[in-house]
Amino acid sequence: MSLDNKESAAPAPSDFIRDIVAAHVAENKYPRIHTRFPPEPNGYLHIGHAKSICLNFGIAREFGGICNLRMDDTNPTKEDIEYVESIQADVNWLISAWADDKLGLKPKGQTPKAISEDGKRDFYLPAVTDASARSGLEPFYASDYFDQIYDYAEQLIEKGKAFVCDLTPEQTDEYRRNALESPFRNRTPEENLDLFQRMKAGEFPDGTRTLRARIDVASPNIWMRDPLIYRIRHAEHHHTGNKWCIYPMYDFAHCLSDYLEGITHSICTLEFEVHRPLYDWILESLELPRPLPRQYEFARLALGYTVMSKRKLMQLVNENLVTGWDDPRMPTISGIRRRGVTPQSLRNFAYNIGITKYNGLTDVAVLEYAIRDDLNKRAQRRLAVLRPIKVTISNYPEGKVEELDAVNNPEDESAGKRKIPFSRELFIERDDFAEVPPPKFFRLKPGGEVRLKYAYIIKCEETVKDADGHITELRCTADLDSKTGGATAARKVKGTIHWVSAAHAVDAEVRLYDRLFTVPDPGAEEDFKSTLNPHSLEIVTAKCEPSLKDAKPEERYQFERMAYFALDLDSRPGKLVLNRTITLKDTWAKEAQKW
RNA sequence: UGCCCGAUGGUGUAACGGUAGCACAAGUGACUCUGAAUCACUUUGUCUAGGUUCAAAUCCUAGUCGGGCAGCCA
Repeated sequence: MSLDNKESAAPAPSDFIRDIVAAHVAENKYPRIHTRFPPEPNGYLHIGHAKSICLNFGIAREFGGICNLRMDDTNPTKEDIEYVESIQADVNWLISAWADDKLGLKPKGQTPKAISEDGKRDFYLPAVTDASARSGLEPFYASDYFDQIYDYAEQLIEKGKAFVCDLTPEQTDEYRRNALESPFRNRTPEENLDLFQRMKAGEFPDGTRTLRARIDVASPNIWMRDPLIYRIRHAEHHHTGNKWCIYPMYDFAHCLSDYLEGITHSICTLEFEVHRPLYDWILESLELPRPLPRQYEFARLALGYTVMSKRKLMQLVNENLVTGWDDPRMPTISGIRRRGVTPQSLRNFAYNIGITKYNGLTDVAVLEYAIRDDLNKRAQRRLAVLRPIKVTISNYPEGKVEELDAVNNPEDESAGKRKIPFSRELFIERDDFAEVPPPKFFRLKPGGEVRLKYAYIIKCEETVKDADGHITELRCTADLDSKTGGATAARKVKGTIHWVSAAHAVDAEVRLYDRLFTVPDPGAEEDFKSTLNPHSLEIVTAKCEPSLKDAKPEERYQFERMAYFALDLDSRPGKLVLNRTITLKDTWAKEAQKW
């Protein structure tokens, strides 16, 4: 219950975009603030998208607005329904219980309605935010506006602001580079209209003609040099099927999609900055009656020890370097989710890194901190031994079993207690014993004492070795009065370690994930794949306390002194599979490295 | 090369002409039946050079460095 307090109690974030929005609210510039999150369904969403989602939905949340989810699907050759579905799932997961009431959708199948103001032709598609009617709703699709966008293109032609160009792709490129006017630039509106309609009718093959905006071929900004706004693509579209063989370019479709949905603040990343004059030119040239959306740009997220480009992520998937888009090592939202990270910690992370126009490289430690901070408050504590070594308590009766009390979450008293069985034969962590202990080693060593969490203080009397000299077992004695609550329980022993009763332990496949790459900026490498971390996944069979048999998918666990874990979707009754979300901070590892 | 954008501790950010602050990281200590968490303390910064001003991280000029764009991708 208190988990969300931090989020709601935190001061509202402040950044240059929110400052602008706040000013617009103060001057009543718009009836309502309306943002949008417009992914292209050509890949899975990653943590960089999460930053954008948190920004756009955050603004809607803070300023009483709406944020539309829109598929920016104007290129049928790269997009797929699989991505549409994953995007919806990821967005819903990330905003759940936070901004799901701000999510703008539309009734299934609905397209913009023609409206008329002052006799001007206009279209509008309002958003619905009713979460209870979610089943009858769907995201917005730019492809749902193809009719309207086509109409706008004809209007541009009629105004003499667009023309059909017959130049080849290579010629177009050359003309634009050299600031030359297309020889087809001065065709009449009638001829352009005729040719454009015949493009639509499918009379011409791919690449033979385009529709171009008629702006200024000498502009210093390449995107104003008569940019293409429609191209021919005889291809089936995942949402519109075979209805179209011409498709609008991003620049033409995006600003108009924003307009049709009544978007007020169109927030995108820095690389679109140079497109903004074109965004404005299109909307202004059409002389649209309603308030125009404006574009604002911020720096995309770059995160240490990972790659973020869809192309590179796609490569990892296609070349089987990971198990899929949702591999827990991937920076995708689905991978992060599978790893066990909560949406809350992702949101906290997004809040912590801020919004600027500076292209930096964010330290993964910031993400890791957000994850630990959230899981520390949330996770049920459990005892589990990842790399077991056997311990026999020689002065503890054979066959005796005690049920000891264990605290479920010291950060949250309401999480209660549970019982864990103790017996003569146990497992402890191999790393918790050292035959030749380094300095400041507070754990078990020959002749040394250590506290077993919730149980007794034990002393190592003898090590048992196999023929190769490897330690196979530790013979210990327990101070039988030192049990929690006992006569000598208050004795100060420097170390406390976790353990599991051998006879009661349940096995679990535990997947120990580490960062995918070995360098802070793999994307800057000649070959990013050469920097993959060969130890990014280690699988062990852990010995777990019996209560873990009932582990639940939605629950988070901390194996005390080790790490946070979550059930993997491969887990089945009788076959536990757990993912290590993130290790606990390990100060000892740093100390031990000095030796 | 042209155009656009940016630059504050190790990293990410705040300060909107008036005491350079926060978070992470790092370090020291306290506490500890998790070497976690928590608590206290500490180290480290305004790209450079001019100018405006009583006063500049902030405004102006030039430079340096970094990023982006120059797909019939988005």
